[in-house]
Amino acid sequence: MGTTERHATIADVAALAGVSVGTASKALNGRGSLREETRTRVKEAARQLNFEVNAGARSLHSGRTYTVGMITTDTIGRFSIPVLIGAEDALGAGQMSVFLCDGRDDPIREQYHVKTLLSRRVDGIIVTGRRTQARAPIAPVLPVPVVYAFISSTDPEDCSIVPDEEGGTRKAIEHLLAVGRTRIAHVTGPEHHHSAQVRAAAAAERVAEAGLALAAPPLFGAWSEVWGRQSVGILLAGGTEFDAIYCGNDQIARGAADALRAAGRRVPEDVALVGFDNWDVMAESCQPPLTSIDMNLEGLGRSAAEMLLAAINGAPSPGRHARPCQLVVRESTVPPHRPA
Amino acid sequence: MGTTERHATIADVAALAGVSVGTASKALNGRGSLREETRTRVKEAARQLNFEVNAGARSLHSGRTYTVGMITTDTIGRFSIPVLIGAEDALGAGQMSVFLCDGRDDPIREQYHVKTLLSRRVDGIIVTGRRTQARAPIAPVLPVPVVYAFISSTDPEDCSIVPDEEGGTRKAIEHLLAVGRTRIAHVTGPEHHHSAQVRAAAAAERVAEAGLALAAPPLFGAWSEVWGRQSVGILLAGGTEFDAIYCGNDQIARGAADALRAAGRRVPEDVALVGFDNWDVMAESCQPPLTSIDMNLEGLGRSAAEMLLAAINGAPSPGRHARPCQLVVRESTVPPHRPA
DNA sequence: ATGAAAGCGCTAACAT
DNA sequence: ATGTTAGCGCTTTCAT
Repeated sequence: MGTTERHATIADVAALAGVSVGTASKALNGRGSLREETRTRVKEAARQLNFEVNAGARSLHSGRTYTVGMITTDTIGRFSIPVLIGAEDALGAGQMSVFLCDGRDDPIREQYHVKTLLSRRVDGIIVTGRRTQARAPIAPVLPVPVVYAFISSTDPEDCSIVPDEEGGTRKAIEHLLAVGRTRIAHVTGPEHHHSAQVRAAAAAERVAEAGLALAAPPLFGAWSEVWGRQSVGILLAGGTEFDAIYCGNDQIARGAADALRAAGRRVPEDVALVGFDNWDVMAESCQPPLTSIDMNLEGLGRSAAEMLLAAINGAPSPGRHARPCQLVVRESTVPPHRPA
Repeated sequence: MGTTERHATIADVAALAGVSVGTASKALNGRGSLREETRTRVKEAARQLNFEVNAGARSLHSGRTYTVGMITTDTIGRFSIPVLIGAEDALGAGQMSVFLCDGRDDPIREQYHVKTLLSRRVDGIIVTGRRTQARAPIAPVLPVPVVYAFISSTDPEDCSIVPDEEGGTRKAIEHLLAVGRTRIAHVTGPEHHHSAQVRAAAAAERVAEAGLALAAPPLFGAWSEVWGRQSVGILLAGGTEFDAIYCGNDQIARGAADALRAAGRRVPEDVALVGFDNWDVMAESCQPPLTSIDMNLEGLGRSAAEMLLAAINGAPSPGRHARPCQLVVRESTVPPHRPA
């Protein structure tokens, strides 16, 4: 294979079909009034030459490129992928293509990407990242609309689509209460991490609303299995009585499951476990499989793309838009064959 | 923020600077001979107007878009991401942007993407996917060069960059032999899966070269932790004597580690474990941390991008190019504080 | 129903 | 050193 065949131009097609370029253009785009015979003759010529219209040249006219840029604040990872897939999906349906730019947590690199995207005259930009924490806008003012997905902008006028982590947390706690747990502990990521803060606060709040308190102050650590295991050690050593742990993410939950089993506590009979992220690989191979909160990242991406398209078409939706999370129940809270 | 400021054209810049467009173009591109004063005046005008050259219009002239397409055969996932990142990295350095297209295992969708990319006049295309198995070329003949990364093309004339899975497997076995293991079992993914076949065959071969045989016929199953656990049950129940398991991927290895521990076998003292993929999240939180084979996917992506750039510049490298895998030693084969 | 011509934003060859 | 002009591939009036 490799490089063969030159790109055919519409002039080539017109010549082959024996018409003018104007006519060829009309024929191919279904515009103007042409004899049916001419239309098919042109189309046949185009087919024969493998003609694909030069989108760049066309954009020169239309002012639109049917192209959007997607910038990751940090790096392309576990959280940005689903967002990316969702966006790609929604945009592809609208015949748009996506330029992917990896920011790598480097503001210079990011600015470079913004410049490049503008130079390529993208119709709009989606910004995403690994964390939900708000970030500074990618530029004070831009000639195209911007939508932040998952991550959000510190400017409240910017359009941001974010998961409702507080609502998700409430669902997790409500589920634990529903399966009869009253002594709920909370183990999560770094104290300075936005998601850790939000989830911890929401958990405490929801538990309080039920007239209860967390079994122990939230344990902040790392987003890792190792920390999940350690935290159980801490809880047990501290003499905390608990019949459930709401974990900040699935890895922590999984570490906790392993440590609990090693300590002779049964999951979910003695201790029920809820994770966060609903990361299939983790949740499903956990022993037992893990109940978790799903942020519906793909939906977030799709939503962001749709709002960007709307903004491109002149109907922006400024502001922060929170999308609901979903509880996915597995055996770490409800034993098999004995649904709650 | 949002939509403000129109895109400035070079004519706008020229007008503001009080020169002709030709002069403005030269000033901005550092061509021709201009008075330094003029050059700076034009640049200042461009800066003031936030001018970004219209890349599409420029391409009309140069015939190049400095843009490449990246198509995933299946879906954007754990294997394609690093490839993507590597490619993005290498291409970004060359001022090129990447169009990302998600194939979703759908040939129609894929063809649509190919058409779109050609229409956008990408300078080249990178094809990648989740499996190393060779696939049919994306098109019999194309006006731009194509490079397959990770996945390969069935056409031996196509340029494909693939990991040397056989070599990686040999490294794994050699490492196990080096730490004194002689009864090596092999547990891997589905029998019909290309990687499973290649790795199983290479393992058997390398063991044979050492004058040994596998402790049992390879166990084919799924690429999952669940299967990793089950397989240990099978080995133990079958009375197989083994002091090592070479696993087809990290998830299987991790499942095996858990099952071995549950069965009272120590890792690595009684049974040494080697995985494949070196998936950090899995390998590092495994108990004990997992020795694994790394395919260097990012390097693969970078390499593919470089070869694509070379091909675009007229120096193609047809054929299948295998890249070495690397052994990453952790405690599942070598106990801490007692390096081999 | 079809063709001719202008113009989208830019570059490069050619004048001045 | 700077300006003028043609033309890249395409769409779209406006003639015919």
